[in-house]
Amino acid sequence: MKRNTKKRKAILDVLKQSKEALSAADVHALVPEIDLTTVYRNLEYFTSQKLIRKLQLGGQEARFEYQHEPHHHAVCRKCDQVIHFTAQDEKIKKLLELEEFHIDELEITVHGTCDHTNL
Amino acid sequence: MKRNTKKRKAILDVLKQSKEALSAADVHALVPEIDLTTVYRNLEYFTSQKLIRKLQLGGQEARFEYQHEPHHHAVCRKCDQVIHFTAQDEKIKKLLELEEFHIDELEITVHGTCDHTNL
DNA sequence: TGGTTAATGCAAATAATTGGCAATTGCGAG
DNA sequence: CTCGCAATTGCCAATTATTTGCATTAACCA
Repeated sequence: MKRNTKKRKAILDVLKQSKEALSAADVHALVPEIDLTTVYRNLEYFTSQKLIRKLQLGGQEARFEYQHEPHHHAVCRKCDQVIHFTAQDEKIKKLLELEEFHIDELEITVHGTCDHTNL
Repeated sequence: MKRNTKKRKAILDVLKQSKEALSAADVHALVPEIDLTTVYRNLEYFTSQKLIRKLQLGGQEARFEYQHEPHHHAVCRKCDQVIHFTAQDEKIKKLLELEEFHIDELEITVHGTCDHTNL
């Protein structure tokens, strides 16, 4: 039986309020009173519950973000900034010539340069 | 000035001949006479030269694959198999509502279940 | 209120990757 | 063809990210 602890809630709140995806270390820095191990455990837990998404966006560490609305990620290879964007997912799914595979989740990552840093 | 060593070539050959993306450890297992550190260094080198692609497909370790033709990845969450597929990239790029970003590379990862293991 | 059981903290273990440095080797100059 | 220097490699230790074991604490239902 799962329990509703205040630490668990605090970790989820941190992600809810963050604009960007955070690493476990980031979360721990924001709530230092919660042990890093506990942060990891809860991040995995929330991921399994699909309350948050776990992302591997380049760096070596995983990052986690609260599921506000579904969206995709554009990673700027110059400034490493991650931009969120939406797309017509259903239309795209149809364009994918994918046989013998059932798509649960469309996750698009594009790499390029954002105009800001594009000198 | 870069040099053409036989170990460097051996590492690239391993990737060229592999159907799947390999981790550094995988490569090292296939050419055990080459030190793992050297494997890492060359994989990074080839990646910077865009001869291979570095992927983070879920697991904790990076995987590398030779750039045969451009393609995308479908990861089965049941059997962890990675299926390659192609798509009409230009059409999809237009569907992405991406402002202020120049797409160099479209990289689509879909998560779902492949029919084989879909009991 | 109390007990059971999940959740937490702490320390130590793994796993993946990186860095330092001395020994080796490729390759162009002579 | 040989020499010499810089690139490359191996080995070992250091980081970094994440996980595991276990004793302690705290949630939640009877």
